[in-house]
Amino acid sequence: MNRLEALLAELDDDQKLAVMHGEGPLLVVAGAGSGKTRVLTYRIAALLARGLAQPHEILAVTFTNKAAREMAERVESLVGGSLRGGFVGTFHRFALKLLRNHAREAELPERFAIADEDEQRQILDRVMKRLEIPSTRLTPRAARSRISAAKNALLGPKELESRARGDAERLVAELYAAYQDELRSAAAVDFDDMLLGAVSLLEHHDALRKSLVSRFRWLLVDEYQDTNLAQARLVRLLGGKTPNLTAVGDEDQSIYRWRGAEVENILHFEAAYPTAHVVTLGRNYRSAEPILRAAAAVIERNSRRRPKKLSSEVGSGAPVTVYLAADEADEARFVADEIGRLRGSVSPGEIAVLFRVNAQSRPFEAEMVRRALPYVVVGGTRFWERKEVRDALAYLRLLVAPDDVLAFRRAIHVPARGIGQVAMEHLERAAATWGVPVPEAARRLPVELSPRARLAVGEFNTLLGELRALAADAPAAEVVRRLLDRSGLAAQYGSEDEDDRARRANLDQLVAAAAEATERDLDLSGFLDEVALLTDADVRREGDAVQLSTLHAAKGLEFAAVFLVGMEDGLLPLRREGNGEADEEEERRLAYVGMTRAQRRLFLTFARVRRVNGQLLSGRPSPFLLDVPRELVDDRTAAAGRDPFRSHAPQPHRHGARSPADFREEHSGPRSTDHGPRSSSRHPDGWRPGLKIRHATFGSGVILQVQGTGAQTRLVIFFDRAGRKTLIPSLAKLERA
DNA sequence: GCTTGCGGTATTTTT
DNA sequence: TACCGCAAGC
Repeated sequence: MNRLEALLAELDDDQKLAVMHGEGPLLVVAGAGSGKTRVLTYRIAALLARGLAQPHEILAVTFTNKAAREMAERVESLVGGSLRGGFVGTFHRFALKLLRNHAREAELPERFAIADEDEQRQILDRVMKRLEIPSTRLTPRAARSRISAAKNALLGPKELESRARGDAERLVAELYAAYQDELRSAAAVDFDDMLLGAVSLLEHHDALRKSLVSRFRWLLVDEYQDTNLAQARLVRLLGGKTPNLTAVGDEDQSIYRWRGAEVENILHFEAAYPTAHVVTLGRNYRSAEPILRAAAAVIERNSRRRPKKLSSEVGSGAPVTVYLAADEADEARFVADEIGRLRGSVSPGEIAVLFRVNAQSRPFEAEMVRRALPYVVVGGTRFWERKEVRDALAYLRLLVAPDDVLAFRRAIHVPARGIGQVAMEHLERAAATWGVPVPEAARRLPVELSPRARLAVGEFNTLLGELRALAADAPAAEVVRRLLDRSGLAAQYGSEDEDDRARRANLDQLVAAAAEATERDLDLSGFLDEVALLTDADVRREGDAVQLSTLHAAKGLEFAAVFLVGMEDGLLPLRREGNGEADEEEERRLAYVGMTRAQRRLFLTFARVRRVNGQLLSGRPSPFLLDVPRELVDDRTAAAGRDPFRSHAPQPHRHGARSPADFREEHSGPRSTDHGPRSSSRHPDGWRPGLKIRHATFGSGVILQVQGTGAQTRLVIFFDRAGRKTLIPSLAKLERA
């Protein structure tokens, strides 16, 4: 019993209750920072230690690959080995595995492809053109998300149609049906289909379901508040009659409603599983008292939640700092000032600047660059969605599945090989006539093709054949390398400009990823499946740098100091047309998630005036900000003669308001710029005044002055667009122009 | 088939 | 304001 005792010794009473729960459904309501991952992993370890479960009986699902990996690692180190035969992974990975293993029962083609968001839109585009639906009525983008919402809610095209009210909804239903046909004929499934497919597979194949139910006796689901109907149904099916289901979550942190998440899944857990035990983890091990109380004051106003109380185990701490900025630039300056002040005691990696929308990151980036503070922007353009990467992946997909139509349509055009619209139409028509997939039609070289197109298509076929032969026995990385070389994909990006270099680096990274997959015994198709389910979140996380991130991307993380910026009415409760009350609750949860990321310091800022999409918005403070009890607040604005709690009653028009420039003047005291030693010409790294350079944010400029050497090097640069800046070349990505 | 310029459009984004 | 996608020209 030793091992078990050791495990329990590290848990508080509530955590122990959850970990030691035996059979039957269990809901763990895990408030922010209450040790939810710990409970999940220790519970698995305890089940094994107590002999209640065998490793292969464990099925643990999460939403992100990252969370899954973390869970797997922690369990491994607890039990001293991997869960052989068990499954720890994402919902989608589990579903995909199921569908691949049972493609026939699921009525899917043997090597079905996975259509990503981009391909979904392309399909919709085709469908809409064919049905002659003007994009003024509905954009492919909007259609995609409507269809996705339907799928998340387990509705097929027919169900959607029967529920449709009004022409607009009927149109979506019609498109849905056509989209589904098109997907089917392209032998592809989309992300949502994976879940739907898994659900319908289990619903229609009793024997299979029973075998899974008896095999995976122990189910554990993380972030249950984010499950959609399809996921909840899948869990229900896998649980069988007497589910040993552990659901862990916190309705206060449900922030993916727009993506189909149903808070009701967790709120009504006991209704769905009447025999469920509920354990509430009420001790917070992350945040200092004032932070927790401030966050509680915000979330308490929500109605769709279980009332609960979190107590801080960290103890007292600094009050929450509030600052009203003149505009977004001033806000960024304030944040950078404070970061500078914190740096004595907190390393950059422990600091986060969190905002509602990605577009808010700009001023912060600019300010960080100016101050030479190391930072990373989380998110942005994602690796796997980059053009060059997706082009290469399209080829790889064709090697594994020669009739992958979506991949074919993409690959045949890159690099350009003289096959245009006319040639493509011939191929599509020939395919339709012969009743074969387009790639097969291409292999047969229809006579309609012009001699030139014929040659080009022929060469494309030869290339694929050659690579396919190679793929049969060479490791994935080797295949990728040869592909990049032979296809001319790599050669497209031969120049030395910043763009091409970045693209080449991305392609190198793809080769590296393939090599790494081979090490894990994945073949090419396994690699592709993995890549299809991978996101940027899985590659990131490097260096000791301040994180600039959206609130969504910050979920699950914690930082010593958090700046929650842009707390304005309309921005943090983000409002746009058609945003109802229900969304206000979600926005509140978002603010709550942001606040509870903080361990020791929390800063809330908002800007009096803000430029959004080129338009000047006058900001009123977020109602969430006003919910924070004043006794918890250290108001820095008051020191500057303004009071965010008083002087900003709603002002529909800015009549009589001072101009942004006034605020700026009032706020920007003398700012020292050039510190650091000066050095004369000839710099070891080759920097010299007069040299023309390029910067990702500031554009092109010329070096005025070079200061210091090595890590201390600072360059004073005059940018054409952005004016004079002082930069550290090792941090700011500079390119000689 | 590739480049250039214009206009429309703008959240969040675990897979 | 900034980007992206599309349509017209080379």
